Amino acid sequence: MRLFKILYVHLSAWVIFALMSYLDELNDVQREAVIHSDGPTLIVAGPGSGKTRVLTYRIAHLLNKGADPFGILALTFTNKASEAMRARIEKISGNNARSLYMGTFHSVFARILRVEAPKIGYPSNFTIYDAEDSKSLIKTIIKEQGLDDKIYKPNQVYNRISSMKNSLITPQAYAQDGELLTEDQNQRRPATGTLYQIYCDRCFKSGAMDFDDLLLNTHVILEKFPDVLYRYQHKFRYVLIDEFQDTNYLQYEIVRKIADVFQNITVVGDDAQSIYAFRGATIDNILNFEKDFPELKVYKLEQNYRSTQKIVKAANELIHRNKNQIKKEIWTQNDKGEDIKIVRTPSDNEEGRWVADSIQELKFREQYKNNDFAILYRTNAQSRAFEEALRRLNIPYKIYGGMSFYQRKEVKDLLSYMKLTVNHNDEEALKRVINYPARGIGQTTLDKIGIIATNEGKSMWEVLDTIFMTDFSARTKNAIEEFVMMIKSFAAQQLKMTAYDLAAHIGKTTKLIAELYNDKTVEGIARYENIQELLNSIKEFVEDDEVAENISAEDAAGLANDKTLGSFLQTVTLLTGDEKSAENIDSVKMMTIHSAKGLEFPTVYVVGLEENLFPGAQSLYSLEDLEEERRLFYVAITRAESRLFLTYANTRYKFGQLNYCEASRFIQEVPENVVSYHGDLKKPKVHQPQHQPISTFSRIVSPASPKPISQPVQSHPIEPFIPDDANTLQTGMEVLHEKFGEGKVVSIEGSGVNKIASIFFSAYGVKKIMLKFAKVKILSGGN
DNA sequence: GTGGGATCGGTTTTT
DNA sequence: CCGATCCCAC
Repeated sequence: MRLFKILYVHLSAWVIFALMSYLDELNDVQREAVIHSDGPTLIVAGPGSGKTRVLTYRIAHLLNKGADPFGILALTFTNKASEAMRARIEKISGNNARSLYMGTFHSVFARILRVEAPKIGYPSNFTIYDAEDSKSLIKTIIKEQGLDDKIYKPNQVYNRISSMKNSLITPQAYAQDGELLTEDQNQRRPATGTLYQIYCDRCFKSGAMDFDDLLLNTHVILEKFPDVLYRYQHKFRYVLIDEFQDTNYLQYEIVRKIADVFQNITVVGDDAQSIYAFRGATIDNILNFEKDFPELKVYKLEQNYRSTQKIVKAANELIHRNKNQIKKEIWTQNDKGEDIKIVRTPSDNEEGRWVADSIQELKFREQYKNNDFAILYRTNAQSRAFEEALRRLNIPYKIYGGMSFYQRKEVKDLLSYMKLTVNHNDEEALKRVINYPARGIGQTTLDKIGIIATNEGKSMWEVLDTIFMTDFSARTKNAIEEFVMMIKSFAAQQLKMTAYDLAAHIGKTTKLIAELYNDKTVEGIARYENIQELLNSIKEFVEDDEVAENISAEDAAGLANDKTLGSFLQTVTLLTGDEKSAENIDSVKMMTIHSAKGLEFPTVYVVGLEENLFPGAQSLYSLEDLEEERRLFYVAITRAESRLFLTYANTRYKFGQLNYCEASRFIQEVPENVVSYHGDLKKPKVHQPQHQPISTFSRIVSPASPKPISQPVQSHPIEPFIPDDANTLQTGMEVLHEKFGEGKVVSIEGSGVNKIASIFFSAYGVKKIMLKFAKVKILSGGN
């Protein structure tokens, strides 16, 4: 018997081993981390240390050892990361990979909530509000409450609500929290708590959850229903988390609860790459992790397989400047490599051209492919100059992030019809489409409906559905009834049609497609194509017929083989970019540094390295913020395998306004590197202060300034006139002068680039002149 | 209720 | 520059 057992163990070990040639690809620490048996595990992994590989192999290893794929919960932060991981696991372990509970926190919990949400009164067909929907709802509430949206900025209110949810502070708790209330008081926003409460109520009534709710409600259910918690604790025998340094309190609390029974929790992270503090991520989670799971086994992956020595050295020196860090040193056996190049260009446009030229040259000289290049920037808005330059050289490129396909107006419109079909109570979807295309249900009507809904405690849809009971005009009632009938007819066909047919049917019946088709402008055609593209993607979604068999209803919910419209909508709202679109075409990649995390490229350009842009102006006031920016820079440079360029521009447009920029402090922090300059440093002729006092302007003015137009001369500063190109510097006053002779500024209204100057000209009397960009427009006065 | 022109204000970063 | 909003004429 005993012999048998030994034999059996040996045999199965041998079989497993045969399947595991992949283990050969790992170094010792990596391998240990992969095969490490049960229990809590922390893998501290520097950039390029094979972190994703370890995580994927660990999962594959579990599967190969016979673990139930439905019992593995693997959480990532981006769809990109989870798809990449799934693909790699599939290669090793085959189809099982499709059954894993693997995805972003949001998508996995959304999937769980489809089943569990009814426990807290949500319908299982709840829709998901993206940030735009949420802000729009907040704005409506602010208006309804008679508050000023200049003081209660929807964006800020949204962020505050979001951070409350992520800290598990309920509206009730908020209302009793002295500290928070004082904060609001100080910011002149005493009603924030009320807004929070109403916002939650409204989402609930609309049967909608925002991004944070997907986490929050999961937590609420696990807390409130011990039986549910018990079920998931026993279901998920293994829990794995990627990019653990980016989890926030709420996310950590959920996984901590779930992993509490088996304690098989593996987290992978690197404090030096924590770049999401702004949405609540905290390094405390790592510290708490050690406390909450004392049995913890720690692995440190410090060998870098990605970059040259020079890059690794630069990264180390840079990150060591941070006070807040867990000391570690990455090292590499790779070649020494080339110098890191620092490049200054005269303007943002020339920065674009320089980078494009450089790519062109390297492609030619080193036989690189487009895929080998990435351009990384701090903000999405920076992509423009590079796009233009690359297009000029016919270099294909792909931009990740920014406005995603699914956030485009026309796409969201059609999606909103679908959302409304699935969940009639979705107020944001309703408001979006009820009068688009125009069907005579205008703002006034909508406002009234809103009021009735609030008064009677109904959703807007319920009011519409019983519109015959109201005293709207016959015309309005007809329009509304027709609309309601239409949506109901869509809903009735949900079960009879595939998601694709239904979507196409909706597009046709609502005349939305026709409306776009008739618009023959360039944008109109693009919009029409986007709708076609959307329909295509639904078709693809429907036809991707990989089916997992013999699974429970619970596991089926939201799985890849759920082809309902609702399932498509969920997938799509949790998608950020258009991840699906051809990864394989050979193109230069452009993205923010945030979305570059986890990726690597032979050649990387980190661009826009200017003070106030990177690090951003808002980050200069606290050490924490500055250090987060530095970690971001660390992430950026460690994406590079062999070539790294750091570029910055001497001048840059911002809202059409030309600004002079200085090199980022981070550039000085990169050691021993060649600096190459391109073009002349433009000595700012106009460098004078952004803020020139009015009196300076008055100097070019005729001597006898006639009197006095009643407006007092204000002491507002006026910005120097904006040249339309770095080369044509000419002040606005010079333009005006040429045109009208001499004059004097008597007052300035407006702000930003939309200044209006009332200027007196001897020949014409007072004129209002708009100083916008390089254009001068006479608005009033004279002839 | 609809559509056009004038006006105003805004840039981190992501699910 | 570009979207949201306000105001005014149909």
